[in-house]
Amino acid sequence: MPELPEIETIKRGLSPVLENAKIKQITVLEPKSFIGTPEDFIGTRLASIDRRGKALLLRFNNNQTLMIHLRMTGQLIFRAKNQNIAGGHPSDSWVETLPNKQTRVVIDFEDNSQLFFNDQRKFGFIKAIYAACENADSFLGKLGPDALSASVGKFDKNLKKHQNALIKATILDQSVIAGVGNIYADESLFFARIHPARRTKTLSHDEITNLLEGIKASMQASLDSGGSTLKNYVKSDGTRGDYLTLFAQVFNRQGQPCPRCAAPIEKIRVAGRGTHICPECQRLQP
DNA sequence: CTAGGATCCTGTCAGC
DNA sequence: TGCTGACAGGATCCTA
Repeated sequence: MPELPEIETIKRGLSPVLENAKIKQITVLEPKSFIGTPEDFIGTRLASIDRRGKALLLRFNNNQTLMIHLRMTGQLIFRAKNQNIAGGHPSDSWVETLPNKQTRVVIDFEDNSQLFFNDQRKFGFIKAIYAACENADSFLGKLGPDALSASVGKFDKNLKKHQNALIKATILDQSVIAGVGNIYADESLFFARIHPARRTKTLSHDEITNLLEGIKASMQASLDSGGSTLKNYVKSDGTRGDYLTLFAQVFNRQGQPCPRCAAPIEKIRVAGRGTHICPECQRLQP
């Protein structure tokens, strides 16, 4: 689930508490979840936190960066004496005792605070990269413009490289625009009233402009609601759990009335992904 | 080069 | 209750 707004929320949450933090130890519980040499980071201090698309970048003063990608089910949970900051894939791990069964990496800091990297499906990872080589990284090097700041011109130019692909598949391509996942793909296409199975080449310039606006608007709505964070996650004892209800118009709302025209939202399959549309607002034939 | 499907892994849920 | 298959919010690898 973690897409750009979720990663941005984690960045904002961790930045103040990890400022200048010094690493005491890194414990790798699942080898495939950490790429690099953990020992290189012992005794180093955090210099800055950055985000590119869905990747979180923790830069340390040893000239290396820990790139964290949560993929489908990754979570980052920070625990200090009186603090619990959690983000990423929502689950009870946010409030449980850690480490648990899904904990893959633990970073211990000098002040005894801890950062847990949890990941049920092991698709996510932490990767050490030399700062000077970030742009040569196979993932970072290919990223398109960040979704929050992309210009229409650049977006349009990148869309043109995938004329025959379905528009939904195209905006999920991180080299076209960085940070869009299945949720914001559906939300933005609904915003712009574009059927996800249309070919990219059939979109008018106005539709492309609206689509980019929809991407930014839905992401901003998620950021404003706190993304997926502890603030809107209660669970465990009752109430809440689904942060999507805070901002999603169509995602996971199949059967519910479209907020614009009240037609029932449908769930279909496009480009191999579960896809939510309003059949009235989003027509295949324009 | 692009487009589309299989694949990594674990857990949950619907249906029988 | 237990089994089976479908599916899950990402990205890459392989094939055509």
